[in-house]
Amino acid sequence: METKLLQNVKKHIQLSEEEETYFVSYFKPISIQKKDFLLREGEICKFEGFVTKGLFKVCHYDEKGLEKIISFPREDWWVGDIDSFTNQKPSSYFIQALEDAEVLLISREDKENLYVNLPKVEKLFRIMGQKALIALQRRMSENLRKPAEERYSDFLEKYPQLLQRLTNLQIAAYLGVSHELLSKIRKKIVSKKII
Amino acid sequence: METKLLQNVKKHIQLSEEEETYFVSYFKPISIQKKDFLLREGEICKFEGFVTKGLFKVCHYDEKGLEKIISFPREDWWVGDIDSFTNQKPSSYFIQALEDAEVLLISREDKENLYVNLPKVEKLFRIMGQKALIALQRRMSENLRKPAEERYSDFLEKYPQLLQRLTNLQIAAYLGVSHELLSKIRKKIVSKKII
DNA sequence: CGTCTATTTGAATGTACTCAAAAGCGGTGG
DNA sequence: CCACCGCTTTTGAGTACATTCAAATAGACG
Repeated sequence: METKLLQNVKKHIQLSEEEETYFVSYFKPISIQKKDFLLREGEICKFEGFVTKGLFKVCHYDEKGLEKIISFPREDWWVGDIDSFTNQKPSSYFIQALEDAEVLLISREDKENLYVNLPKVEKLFRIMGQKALIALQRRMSENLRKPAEERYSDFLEKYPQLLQRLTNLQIAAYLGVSHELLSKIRKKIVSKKII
Repeated sequence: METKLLQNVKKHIQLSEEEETYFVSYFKPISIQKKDFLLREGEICKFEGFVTKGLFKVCHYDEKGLEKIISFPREDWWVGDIDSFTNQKPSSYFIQALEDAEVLLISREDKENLYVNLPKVEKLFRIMGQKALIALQRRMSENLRKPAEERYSDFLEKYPQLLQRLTNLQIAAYLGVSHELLSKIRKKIVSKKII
């Protein structure tokens, strides 16, 4: 599974063979079962992880108990709570495996050491952060004042592969609509396609 | 105005006096008048800027012509379109001054050079990016399924100083509600406070 | 003073939510 | 193999929230 990490990293920075080995040595592989938590609200996030297999949800619950899903980290993505991780403060999120998963973890101290010993990595994480920021910004502005039906069809277009791996409950929590409405929207879209 | 930039930077990385001078030499101060554009949709963003005075809006217009405001960069903030800037592709945003403003600009080439000649800067922009990401993530998840009235009072709490510098039209475009509804919400809140 | 823009107000319409109940579906144990 | 349980999905009725459109009022600025 380290290979997957390196493939991904090499898209952004170049590493010599020794550097590759060194880089990878910082990460500890773990397995995690469906429904288990990588992080719970209130805990301090002690790791950052690269997902090599499986699917997670990052979520939290508002005052009324409504689940809100921030993202679905999966293969070839990074997982963690940057805020809690970098500022060493209690997380406001849960990170839960939706499928059996495998992750390569790096601790905060190790990451700081890695920055010092292999400064290229600074660039790597700068780029990763930028990418995440760009994607989130787009999602944010696209969702402003956009009706639920469009948000759902946008989702379908963007993540067709994800559909089969999620329940409608989860998609609704991600889109920010009630699952009842989502169900009605799905029905409507199907009938449109038949016509 | 360079002093403001350094004050801000020194919160995140340490620089020697020579390094400070060197760092600052990369930035070109410009003045820009109210209503003028720093960037227009379709243009490639050739700079990143640090605002030392004034207020901007970053926005775009959807198919129906509705304005959607992404952010209000102002004193002590960075301004630009990272996506367009780093990937050299046409921007999907307008950046317009809402007040007479002053900005310190750095070009893409210069920023790359700066990374090479003063690697600490890599860390600086990694941290800046992380902060932006964290803030945006919070805004995103907080707005999911939250009624307009709460979004507005959240805004009041977070940015009380901004209120007097913005029109309701602009706040509405930021919150993602019609300005008519915003007006009604304001009325409602005032009457609540009187009681 | 007149012009342009921002703000308020109201009525009608549409969108989305809550609540409640039923139907579907998968897994588990008898 | 079937019965039962828990969870997801669907459906409908009623209500709340938000939008559109239109028009009146208020403010800012040359």
